[in-house]
Amino acid sequence: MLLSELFKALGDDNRIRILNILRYDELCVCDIEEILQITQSNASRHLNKLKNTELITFRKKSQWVYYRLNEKFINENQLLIVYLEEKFNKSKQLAKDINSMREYKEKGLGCEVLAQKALKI
Amino acid sequence: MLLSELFKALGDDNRIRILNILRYDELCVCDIEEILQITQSNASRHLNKLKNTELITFRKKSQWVYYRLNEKFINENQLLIVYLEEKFNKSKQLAKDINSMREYKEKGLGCEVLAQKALKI
DNA sequence: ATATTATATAAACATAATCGAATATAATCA
DNA sequence: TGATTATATTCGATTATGTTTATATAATAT
Repeated sequence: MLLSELFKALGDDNRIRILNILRYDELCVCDIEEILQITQSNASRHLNKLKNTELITFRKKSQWVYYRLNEKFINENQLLIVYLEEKFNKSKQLAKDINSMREYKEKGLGCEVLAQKALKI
Repeated sequence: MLLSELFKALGDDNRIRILNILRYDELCVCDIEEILQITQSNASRHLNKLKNTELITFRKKSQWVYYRLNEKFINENQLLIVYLEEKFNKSKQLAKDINSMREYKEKGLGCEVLAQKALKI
């Protein structure tokens, strides 16, 4: 893959925000929509782009699709990953997204969690 | 500066090629045109974008404008720089540009060199 | 002064990227 | 089966980006 293509994939604020919150755990599309407050189609599209550049991978679990950082990419691009982590950690805007994610999870708002609860009612 | 803006600047093949050849020495616009075989306005535009993101700086010397990697950026983004160097070194396409640059310099084709010679005739 | 040279910028065009809304698909649930 | 939910994809509008040609600017040379 061309280096410029990798940087194109990183050259979008929404995709940076997605990568930032995926650092800690895998997330499904609707989680990402909610946490970042972006539309479903937009989330899906950006995830697709990140997947095509092999920055992330996914697994399907019933109706959900969970995306996570690609271990292979991480291993093969460690310097870049460490650089990104440093930059992510310094960004106040990205820290807000992390907080949103924490709240979201603490409140048990995850798509799958809510679906389980709905079943029990 | 936003991280995504930095990556946007890196997300173009011509700009990657410019950064690659600037690793070794400063170059003026017409040198870059010749080495990379791109048009004058295109070279100038890409250099302007790299300058705006503070990846490169310039100095004027009579009618020429010499561009070089920004020392400040290098110092403040060492991990990224080392990552880029590794990737640049692995790219066959970018190696061709380096060879073109070597030939260009060995043959004394630099803008300023030619201008000096022209004066002596 | 005039011509030449290097660079930047403007104008015009083509291509690509982003977005929201709507639709399609596939899985699950009742 | 029919309804619901999660995700992907298409459509159309908008904006951004990259490219070439032409022009403007600024320095130098004659």
